[in-house]
Amino acid sequence: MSEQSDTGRRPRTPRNTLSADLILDTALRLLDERGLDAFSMRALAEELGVGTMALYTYFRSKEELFCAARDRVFGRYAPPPRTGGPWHRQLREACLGLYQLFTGRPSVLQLLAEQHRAERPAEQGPAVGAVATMEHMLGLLRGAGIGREEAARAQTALVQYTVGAALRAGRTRCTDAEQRRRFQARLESLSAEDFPLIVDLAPELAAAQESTTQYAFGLDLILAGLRTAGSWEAAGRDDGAPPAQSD
Amino acid sequence: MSEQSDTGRRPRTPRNTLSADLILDTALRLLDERGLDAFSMRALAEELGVGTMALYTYFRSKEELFCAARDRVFGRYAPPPRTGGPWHRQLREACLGLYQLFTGRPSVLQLLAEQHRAERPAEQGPAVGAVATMEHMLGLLRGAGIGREEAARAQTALVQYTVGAALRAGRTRCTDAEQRRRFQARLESLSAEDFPLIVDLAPELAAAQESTTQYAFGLDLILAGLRTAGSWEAAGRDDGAPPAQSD
DNA sequence: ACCTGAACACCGTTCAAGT
DNA sequence: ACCTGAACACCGTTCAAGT
Repeated sequence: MSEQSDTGRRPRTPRNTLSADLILDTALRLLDERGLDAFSMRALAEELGVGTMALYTYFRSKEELFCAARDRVFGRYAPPPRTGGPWHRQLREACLGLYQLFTGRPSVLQLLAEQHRAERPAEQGPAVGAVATMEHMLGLLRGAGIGREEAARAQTALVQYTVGAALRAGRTRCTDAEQRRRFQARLESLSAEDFPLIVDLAPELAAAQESTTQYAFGLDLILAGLRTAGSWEAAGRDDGAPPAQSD
Repeated sequence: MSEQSDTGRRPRTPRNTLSADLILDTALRLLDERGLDAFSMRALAEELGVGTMALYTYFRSKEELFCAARDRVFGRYAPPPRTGGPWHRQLREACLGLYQLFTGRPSVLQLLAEQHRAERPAEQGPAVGAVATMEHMLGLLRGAGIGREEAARAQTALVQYTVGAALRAGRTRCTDAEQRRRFQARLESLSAEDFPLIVDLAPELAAAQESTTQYAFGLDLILAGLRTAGSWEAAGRDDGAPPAQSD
C-alpha cells in the first residue's frame, strides 16, 4: 500500500499474504458486522483486497468456506471452567456454555442457521470442535447411572434444545424491548373470544421471548425430567413408573 | 393450450386464471418436489405458465410470498383429536401434532428454516394459524395449577424445542439409514483416547438421530420436569425444592 | 387491475491465462 | 501454487408499457 501506481480503486493485497485463516477471520468479521444477507464471495474478496477467485484457491466453494468458519469458531471454543457439584448442575453449566457459544456472536448464529437450511449435511470434517463438551456431557449422564441409550438420547435432546433455542434467539434480538412490545401487540390483537388465554397472558408470553432466562427455564425442565428417576423409561406411559434403572 | 400460434415454448396461461391461492399451492408443490434451493420466482412463474412479474401483482416480494405460504399451511392445520386424559398426556399429543405439522411436508420444514434465517421477523400477519394449539396448551398448563409466568415460559419452551427438533429432522432425512451410518462412522473416527464415550456410544448416538422417537424422548423429559412439583420454581437451585405451588 | 418483456444490479462458479 | 479478469448461467426486483 506504499505504491500509488496501482490502477485499481483499492490497494491490492500483495501476493502470498493471503491464507485460509485470514480469509476465515475476515469472513467472520464481515458476518458479525454486516450480516449474512450482505455477505458474498465478491464482498469478502473486496474486503480482503483480492480478486474474487483468489478465495477459490483456499476453498472449493462458499459452502466449504462456511463449514471451515464454523469449525474454526467451534474448535476455539473454551468451555466454562468446571465447577464440580452434582451432575445435573455440571450439565447445566455445560449447556449454558454451548448456548453462549451459539448466541455470543451474530456470525456463529448465522452460520448455524445456514447449516440447518442446507439440503444435505455436507461432508463436514470430523465432527468439528466443541466435541469435548459432548464427551463431558455423556460422562456426566453415564456417571449418574443413566443407561447407554438413554444417555445418548438425553445428550442429543439437550443439544437439540440448545440449538433450537439459539436459532430462535437469533430471530428475536435487535432492539429487544421494542421487538417484544410488537410481539405482545400482535398477540393482543387476536380475538379475546377465541383465544382468551393467549390475550390474557400476552405480557408473559412476550417476556418469555427474552432469550437467556427462557433458555435456562426450558433447560431446567429437561434436567428436572432427567433427575426424576425412571422418567426416561416411563416415557409415554400414563403415570409415573417405578424408579428401576437398568444399568 | 388449443392454439398453436403461440410463439413461446410453453402454453401461456390465459388471463384472469391466476390467483394468490393458485400461486401459493404451486409454490408449496414446487418446494415439496424440488426443494428450496431449486425454487425461484422465475421457476415458479414458469411452472404457472406466466411471466415472472405476474407474481408481483399478488405478492410484493418473495419473502411475502413465503410468509403467505407458511400462513396458508399453518392456517389449514387440523390438530389431532383431543383424547382427554391427564393434562400432561394431552400436552404430549398437542406437541406431537405440531411436530407432525412441521415435519410432515418438506415444504413446511423449508419455510420454517427460511423464516428462522431471516434477519428481521418480517411483519407477518397476526400470528398465523396453529394458534388454537397454543391456546390449548396454555389451557392445559394453567389447568394443572401452573402460574401465569411459568405457564407462558413452559409453553414457549415446548414450542421452541419442537421447532428445534423439526429443523434438525430436516437435516437428517434423505436415506435415513445410510445417513446415520455415515454419522456413526464420523464419530468412530474420533480419537478413542480423547473421546472414549463418544466413540463407545457412537451406535446409540447415531440411532438418536432418528427423528420422531428422539423428539418424543426429549418431549417426555420436559413433561416429566413439568410434573415434578416445584421444578419450575426451584430452577437453578442445588437440590430438589419443596413442592410448594404459588397458584 | 392484471400481466408483459427488457433491463438493472447483483449472485456463485468455470475457464483460460498470467506470475 | 497462487492469483487474475472475462464470461456463463443464474438471481430478485424496478420500470415503462401493453390489455
